Amino acid sequence: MRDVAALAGVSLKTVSRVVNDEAGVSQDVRERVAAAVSRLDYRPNLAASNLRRTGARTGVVGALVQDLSNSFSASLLRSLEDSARLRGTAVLAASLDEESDREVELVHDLVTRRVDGLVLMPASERQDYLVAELRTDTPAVFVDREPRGVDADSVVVDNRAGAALATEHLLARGHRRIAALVDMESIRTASLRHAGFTDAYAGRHLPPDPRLVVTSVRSTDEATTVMHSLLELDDPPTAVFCGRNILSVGAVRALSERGLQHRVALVGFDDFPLADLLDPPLTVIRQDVRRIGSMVADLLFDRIDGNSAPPQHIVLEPTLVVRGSGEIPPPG
Amino acid sequence: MRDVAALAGVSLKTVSRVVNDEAGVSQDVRERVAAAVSRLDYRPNLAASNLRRTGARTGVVGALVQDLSNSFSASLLRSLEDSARLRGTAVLAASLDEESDREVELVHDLVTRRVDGLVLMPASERQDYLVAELRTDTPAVFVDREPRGVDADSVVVDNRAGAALATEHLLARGHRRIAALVDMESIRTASLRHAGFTDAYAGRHLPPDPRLVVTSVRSTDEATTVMHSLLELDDPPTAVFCGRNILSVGAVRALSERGLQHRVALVGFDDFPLADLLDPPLTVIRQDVRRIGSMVADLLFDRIDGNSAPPQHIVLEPTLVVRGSGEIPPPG
DNA sequence: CCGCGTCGTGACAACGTTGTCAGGGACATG
DNA sequence: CATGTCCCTGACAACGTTGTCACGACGCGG
Repeated sequence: MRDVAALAGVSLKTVSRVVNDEAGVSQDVRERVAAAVSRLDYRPNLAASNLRRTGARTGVVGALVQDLSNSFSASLLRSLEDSARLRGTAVLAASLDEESDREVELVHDLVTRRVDGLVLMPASERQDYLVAELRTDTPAVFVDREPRGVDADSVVVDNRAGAALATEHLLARGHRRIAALVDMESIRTASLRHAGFTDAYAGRHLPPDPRLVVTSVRSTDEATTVMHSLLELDDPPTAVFCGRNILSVGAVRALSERGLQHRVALVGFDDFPLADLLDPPLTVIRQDVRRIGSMVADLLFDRIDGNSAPPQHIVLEPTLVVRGSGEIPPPG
Repeated sequence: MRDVAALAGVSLKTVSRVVNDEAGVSQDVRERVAAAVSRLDYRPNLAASNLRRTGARTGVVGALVQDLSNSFSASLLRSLEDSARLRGTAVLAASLDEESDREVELVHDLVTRRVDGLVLMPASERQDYLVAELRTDTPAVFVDREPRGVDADSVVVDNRAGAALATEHLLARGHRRIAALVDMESIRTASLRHAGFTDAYAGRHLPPDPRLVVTSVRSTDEATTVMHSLLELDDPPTAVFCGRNILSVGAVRALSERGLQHRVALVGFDDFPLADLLDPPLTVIRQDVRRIGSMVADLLFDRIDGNSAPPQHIVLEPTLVVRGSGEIPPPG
């Protein structure tokens, strides 16, 4: 900047004025400075500018998701990115892999980096630690999972109702032996989906078979293994509800390996690319990811703009997408 | 920091020393400062610190990819993130959607933000503009597509050889009427894959049917449409080569809609999740995305650490993954 | 008891900006 | 011609941090 000022024969402050498009600079000075700027390829130092300006913004928001390479997280991030771009904001993204230590660490890091806001798909069970972090008044919006131990905006789907919808869909077709594969109970979405499964049985005054309900299924491969062992029972399930997209994939794989994909019904929670091209096409509970992303962005930027109303907790209803796998009738 | 110094009864500089773990501070002063830091919940201002330090790093790298929600870009980003995390670096990610204007704009933005390095999957045909940007000596590493008009490290797969491999696989099984669906010729990877397709025919001294070669296929939906029209020809293709994962999906959809998925052979470029669960499972050319990501990271951080050797251009060989769709014989 | 090196500490300037305020010139008014 | 007003411009301090250097206390050998 000093060089630009020297070249244009003006003071530092005048360069600053031109660069920031402030009023009160004569036309010819403005042009001289602009010429010097482009000749020297000058770039303002954002860090210094933020330092000086009072309450300036860094133009960066942080997004902590479950796993960047998972289609749900990736789509969410993409949707967030689009909204952020419109506001001249960039997105720092990181994966948590359900590790709450990493969450605490990364949140701390992002707050220290002075991000303007935080989008959080928490891995931890409680986020009490956030109270201290957010004293720096960095707004945070939760997505996919509601906050606990701290109050903040959130956008989630009604996981319990969605799981119940899926299960009822199978019950209505006459299935009585329905297996359920869900992730660790400590993950809020997983336990809610488990609860929804139970709700649907309760709604018909029927008891689920506890041996068919497997929790703590963490990966696609585990889902495959679990599904194989369920199918080897003397009295195997005639249908299966999968609590997460990667588990549906694992279950489908096990069914295919046994040639049972047209015999055992399956409804999965979360849609994913190509679910409609599987054989049979997969019936799923779908969340509108792009809508979730844009609502999250709206809430977040509203906070960044200073809105300090009480936190909002938005709950979206997921929908059942009927494609074939969930409509396979029970044998006999 | 001033408050911390006051509370601990020391000078600013001493607080700085403790925070940065510098030598030359007595044990009890160190403890007093540490106590004050945690009591006041003090966070060093990274921006100010970077401003003062000579040649300091922001601990952020930028990654510009094609589309964050595309599984290839997402996996690449994830792999990059893992490497970056080990180096205490965060990743700013953005999607280009093949728009070169956006690329120029975002690169400028990232350089202005003083990122430590840049990972670029370029949308533009030439990157001459980078020469000016990189005068600020921000290192850049190209991925998936080699640089043109500027010299920089790159990691790509041998697109031409991969496409030839796919095509030859079909030719070897007796197919003579092979369709090819590729993206815009202006995208380097697309034109190379197209060239590979031609190479394979040339290798057998056979001419491809130009009516079966469709370029500028941009989306899954377009691929579906194109595939349908090809199948309606009097002399339809008996096999198809798809130049990109999303095009394979579109082609599979068209084949499924016509019940031809077991009659027409298909080999796609780029693997994707669930390709093995389709009916029939998809034969593809696979790039090792995680390996690419980690090589890119290694090159980039090496540059950030000051290596100024001539740029390296790493070319990885893709592999053919045989799963079924590519082994369907021609009729008769 | 003196000189010297070592160790812990602090004062000060500087990083690249911008907010504040004051100065000087042009012009209009009385 | 004195005075007031407006417009443009620049000097200076400050944002939060760290590199440099200097200072005083201490211990040691002569």
